[in-house]
Amino acid sequence: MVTIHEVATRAGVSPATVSRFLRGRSVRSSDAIQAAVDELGYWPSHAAQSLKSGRTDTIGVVVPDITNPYFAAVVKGMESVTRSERYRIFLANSDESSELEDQVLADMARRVDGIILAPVTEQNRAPLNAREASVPLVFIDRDLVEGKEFDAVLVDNADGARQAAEHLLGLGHTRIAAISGPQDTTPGRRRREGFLNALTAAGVGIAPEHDLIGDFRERSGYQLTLSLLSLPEPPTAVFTANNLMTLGALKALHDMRVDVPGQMSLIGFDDLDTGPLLRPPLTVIDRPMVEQGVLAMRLLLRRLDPQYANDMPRRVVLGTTLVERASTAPPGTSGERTASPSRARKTR
Amino acid sequence: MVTIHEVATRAGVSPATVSRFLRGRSVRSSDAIQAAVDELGYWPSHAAQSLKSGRTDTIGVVVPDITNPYFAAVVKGMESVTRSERYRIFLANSDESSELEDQVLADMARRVDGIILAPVTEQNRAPLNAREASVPLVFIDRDLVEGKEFDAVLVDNADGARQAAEHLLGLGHTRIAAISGPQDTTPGRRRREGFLNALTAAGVGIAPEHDLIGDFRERSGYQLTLSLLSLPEPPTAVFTANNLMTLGALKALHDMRVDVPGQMSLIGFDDLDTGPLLRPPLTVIDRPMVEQGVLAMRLLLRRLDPQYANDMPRRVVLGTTLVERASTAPPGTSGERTASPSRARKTR
DNA sequence: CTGAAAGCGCTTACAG
DNA sequence: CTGAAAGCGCTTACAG
Repeated sequence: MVTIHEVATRAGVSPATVSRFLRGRSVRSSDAIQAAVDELGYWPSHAAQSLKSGRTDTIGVVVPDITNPYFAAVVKGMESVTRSERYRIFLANSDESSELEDQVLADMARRVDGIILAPVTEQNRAPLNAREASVPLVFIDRDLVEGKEFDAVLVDNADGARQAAEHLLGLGHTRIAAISGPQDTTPGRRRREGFLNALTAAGVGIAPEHDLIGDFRERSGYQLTLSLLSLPEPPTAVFTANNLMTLGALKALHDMRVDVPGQMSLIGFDDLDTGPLLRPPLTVIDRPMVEQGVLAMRLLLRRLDPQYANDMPRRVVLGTTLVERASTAPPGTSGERTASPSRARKTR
Repeated sequence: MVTIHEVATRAGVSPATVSRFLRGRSVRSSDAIQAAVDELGYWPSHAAQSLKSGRTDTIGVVVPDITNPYFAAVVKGMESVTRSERYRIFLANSDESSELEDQVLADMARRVDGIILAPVTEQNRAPLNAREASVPLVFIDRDLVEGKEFDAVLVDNADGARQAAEHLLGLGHTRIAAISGPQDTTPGRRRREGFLNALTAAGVGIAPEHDLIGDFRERSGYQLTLSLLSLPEPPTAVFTANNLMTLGALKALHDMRVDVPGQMSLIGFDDLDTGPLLRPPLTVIDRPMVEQGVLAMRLLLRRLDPQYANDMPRRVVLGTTLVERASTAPPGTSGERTASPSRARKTR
């Protein structure tokens, strides 16, 4: 391993001068130093730099599932911000496990300058340790019950779910089911609340056997949809509270040869890249994804700037959009319905 | 920041003893040390540990596009291996840019113990610098022309493309198009070669205007498909060389109201989670994804073990599988074809 | 089993 | 602008 000392010797200066040159300060023998760096293939030791400076130039990002296209898009947004900065992203997956999240955060707290976190549950207190370790923390997508003092980029989950409910109600559905996410997560709880409240407000309500809780994974969407279909009186419409469960529901409906939307309307939360290409094209509640990543990273970088480090927490809450495609229709609509992509339209 | 020195003082021992305790060696005052660690909330400085030990316990992973479900699945496979080990994964995106890849690798080389790389192009020599820096390197999905001396997990791209060609030929197509990936990447070049060779061997060949090169992104699949459709004599079948371009092609065909497979058969390379749910369900060449990540990580961890560090390079080449769904049919098949998911079958 | 000491590779006030 | 020196927080042979 080439050290700064070897570069200094070769260039005939002191290590201090090489260090200054590398950090952009003007020195007399810059040509000789540059030549030595090139010839030796010198690259500074990150560990030594960060031990000395106390900075890592790295942002930790912890998401519950990197294969979820929503989080992939969010991370892409973050990268678009750090690309032009000196920061790098250290991505970790908590795999929807609080235990793993604890480990990952504890480890990260000592090797990054700041953390962006989509917590596994609202209850987990571990993220607060990050604060004790004085590592700035920004929440994305999901919140923490005790986390109101942190920056956050969230979406109006309850209102999005309300839009979904009113869309189904507007089509005339009265036997409506919901497959919600875990009730100890912000989106799981708030989307269910928003959805049920809208049904109640309309005097429709929901049967207990139609009010199901999944785990945000495809498999649970699949299995809970099967359980709905096995009911003596299945619902005529179902709301799935995230993209992966929507996919699982659609698979179950396909496998059971249920006509969508003829026998069952399906509306999901979060759009998919393939949404318009599916059979049928999915009606969904959409929200900005890449933009959320951009916003979260900007909030964090701002907080890393000593000038703003002690500002009040900023909590950004974004709105959602109903994207009407062909997976929803009035109850009892006749079978084969061919929908063209151009039917899709957005309403606020 | 709590240091090992403060823990030592509180526990009434020397920093050396605390260090030994933390590294699992048996010490006399372990209870007092554990108590001090807990009370102070001590967590070791990663920078100091790694500066001293020369190890980072971190594996760098560089992929060209994290939003591509293939790479997301691959990374998931890698995580399943590291979870039980002491290693963490440092994920970076080269965004299909060699320039960015160079930067990322140079930076990583000093902060990880090993690197798994899906290189942007076959030509880029930068990854070889990693060797100079004596950081073990494993290739995944894509190779390097000068990279034969490294471990690698690849797929038989040419054979997979041959399967695709023979499937279309078997259905009776003779006007066949290919949308290939960049010709300076292994999968781009090899898939095109395998496909064209099979067409040539069958005496069918390909018209120059049907032999198109994309960039593995959805947008190029979309645009090149539009260009095929605007031809005086469009093909009756098209092969798209990766999942995102397949999606783009399908979107273009939808938007132009082209019946698939009635007017145009479509076969892609790499399956999608939504493959069976699309309109129509996609016929694809599939390959192991999660497994590739598992294998690559195992190869790397093995090489990190001094016992095996100097073994001959291992190059794992996996086979592909044709998954027949409903997006391919004999040319000129009548319009609306309804396919049920259960039609899907795999052939080797 | 334990402690004092050296040193990993840098950076940065300090003095010139 | 420059160099000598101290020190960031750990780990580990060394001697006991």
